[in-house]
Amino acid sequence: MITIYDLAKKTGFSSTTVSKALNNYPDVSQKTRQAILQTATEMGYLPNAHAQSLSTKKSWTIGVMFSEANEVGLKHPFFSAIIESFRKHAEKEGYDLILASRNLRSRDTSYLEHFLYRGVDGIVVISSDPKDEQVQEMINSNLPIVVIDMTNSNCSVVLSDDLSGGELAINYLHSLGHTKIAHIAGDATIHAGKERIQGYKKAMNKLRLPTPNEYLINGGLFSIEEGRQAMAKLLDLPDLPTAVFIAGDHMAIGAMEIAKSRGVKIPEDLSIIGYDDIEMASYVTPKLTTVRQDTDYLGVRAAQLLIKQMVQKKKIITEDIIPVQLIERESCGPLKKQK
Amino acid sequence: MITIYDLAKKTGFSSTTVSKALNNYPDVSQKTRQAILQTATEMGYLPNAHAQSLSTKKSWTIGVMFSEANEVGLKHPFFSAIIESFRKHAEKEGYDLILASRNLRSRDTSYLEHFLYRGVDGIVVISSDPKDEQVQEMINSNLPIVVIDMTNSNCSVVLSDDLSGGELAINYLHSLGHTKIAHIAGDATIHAGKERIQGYKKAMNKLRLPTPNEYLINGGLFSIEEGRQAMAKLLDLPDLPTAVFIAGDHMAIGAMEIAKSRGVKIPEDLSIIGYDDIEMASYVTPKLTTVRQDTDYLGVRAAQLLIKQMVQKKKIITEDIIPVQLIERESCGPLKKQK
DNA sequence: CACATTAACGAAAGCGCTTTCGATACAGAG
DNA sequence: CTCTGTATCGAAAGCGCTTTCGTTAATGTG
Repeated sequence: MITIYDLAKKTGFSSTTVSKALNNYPDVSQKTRQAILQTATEMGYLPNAHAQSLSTKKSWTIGVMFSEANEVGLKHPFFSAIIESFRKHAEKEGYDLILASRNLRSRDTSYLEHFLYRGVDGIVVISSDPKDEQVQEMINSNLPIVVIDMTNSNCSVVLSDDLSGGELAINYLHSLGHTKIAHIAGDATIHAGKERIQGYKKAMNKLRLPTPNEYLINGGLFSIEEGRQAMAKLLDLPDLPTAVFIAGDHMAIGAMEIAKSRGVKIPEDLSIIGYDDIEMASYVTPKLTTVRQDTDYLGVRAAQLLIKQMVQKKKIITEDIIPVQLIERESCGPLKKQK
Repeated sequence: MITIYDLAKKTGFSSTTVSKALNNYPDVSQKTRQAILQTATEMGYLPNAHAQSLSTKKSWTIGVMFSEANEVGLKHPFFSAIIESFRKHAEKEGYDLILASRNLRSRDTSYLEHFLYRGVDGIVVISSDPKDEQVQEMINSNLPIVVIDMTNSNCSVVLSDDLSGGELAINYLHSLGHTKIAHIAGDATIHAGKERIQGYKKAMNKLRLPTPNEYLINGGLFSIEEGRQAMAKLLDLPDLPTAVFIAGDHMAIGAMEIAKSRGVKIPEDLSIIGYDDIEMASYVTPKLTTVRQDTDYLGVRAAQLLIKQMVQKKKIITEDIIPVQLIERESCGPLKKQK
């Protein structure tokens, strides 16, 4: 490894001047700057991030944490899409992402401590669980932070406009003639779940449509399997709905599977609209009509917000609501004429 | 931030002794160790990773790089699954992952330089492109490295047994009675593409089945769209195959889409077997029969190999071939009786 | 020509930690 | 009682870099 001292020796200047030349300080002449830069590339000099961070107290890294509740981590298409977008934007600004865990070498600690140890400049967390203690702890620290997919009145959050998204879905279904509309919901302890339920209810009320309790089914944590179970429950009802709004694409896909297996045709017998617009939604049969979350924009928005806090060294408390969009495909159809 | 000097002052020992106590050196008495550890937790002491790395030349980080060829990065389900598995294993051993880019602050450099700058202890790269210069550069450096999904005779690689995978697919198809079997291949410049072609040919030859040129279609880089195009080409043939082995699930899904849209029934008219077993494979209609790559094991194996090199500070050149597995679902059926 | 500016550079301290090596004290050995 | 060995501790240098502040020389001003 070649250091600024090596450059100093080679060029005949002091390490101070070398450092300054490398960092564009004004008090070094053009000529010496050129000379130093030149031999730097000649000798293949690379700065040492650790030394730099130690000295400047800035590491140019951002810690990322996934809610571990759903145990899928990077594999979840929605999460990974957001992170990928976040990453691209953060990179442009010069930040690298570091994925840390709860355990520090053998000893286990909290995420916060781990990030503190790593000296990250900020944290991005993707979590839906508003009462995750790990997340709370980080929010209450004074590390710059942005959280995605949940609300919190103590930090910057960015999330989709799930209330409108719910309404959007219902209004669309209604525009197709449906009046008996059920909702397979995400757990109400989760913000996304709750908001979509609200959207459902709000739209239904505005349309003066009934929302019997049996039509509101808690699908839990958005998994395919839970979607299956929820749909099974729904299909056991004596009075079936003609359309159902499902709070997540994974659940919707599970639900469709069960529906089809029971001989109910989609969309002829039952219209289904999902939420998220994961890749798979375009390739199941029928193609899933859904409400798209703008993962790209969620990611860059989060990055912007975090970086802003880091540069102005000041916590920003805000809630960025990202619009969602209806994606019409094939899983919804007009209400069949009653015989 | 509280340092070992603070602990030293508080406990009355020197910073040296504090450091030793913290790091379990033998030459510090039980009593003082206890006292130091105690006040460390009392005062909320956390070590500073940068200082530690600077001093020890070990950062406990691993750099990860994705081939950028396919531009999907983390979003690709196959890649993200592997990384997730890698991550879990690496974490257990105390390593954090850092995702770096090609640009260092404004200036752009190579991945290698970026990782060198970051002082990672090792690199894991997931790339299919054997002639990616960035990857080559890293392999030729003396940073410990493991690469996933391609071969190289100069470093540790881990990849699926694609040759056997190809044979597996063909033999399965043959066992169903098929003899006219086509292959929509991945680009032969990519190892995975080439091996699967080899597997296809080898098995076909062994079975004494013909492999006309028209039956071997280059699907390119494994995308859904390329799958569509390849299948369209295939269906334009005068003499259609009754089964087709497709080198990737994404391509297979695109291919199925086109096939269905042209009225060819799967599996009645055409059997299709994919490769990878991404999540989506289980949820398209019909459910895709495929060859599963063991992403979990690919990940942990890569982690083990990399860590081994890091601890023994010695490059290991090896090729770890991970077995694949046939997953029977619904997209393959017995050969229809000829009329 | 005397003086105040400015430009260009370097010494040195400091960031938080590790690690070598020497110092001290006390035990037991002879 | 002297000597050797062991247990425990600390001084200090070093990791590679930044940044403050002082020094020197050159420039301009009147």
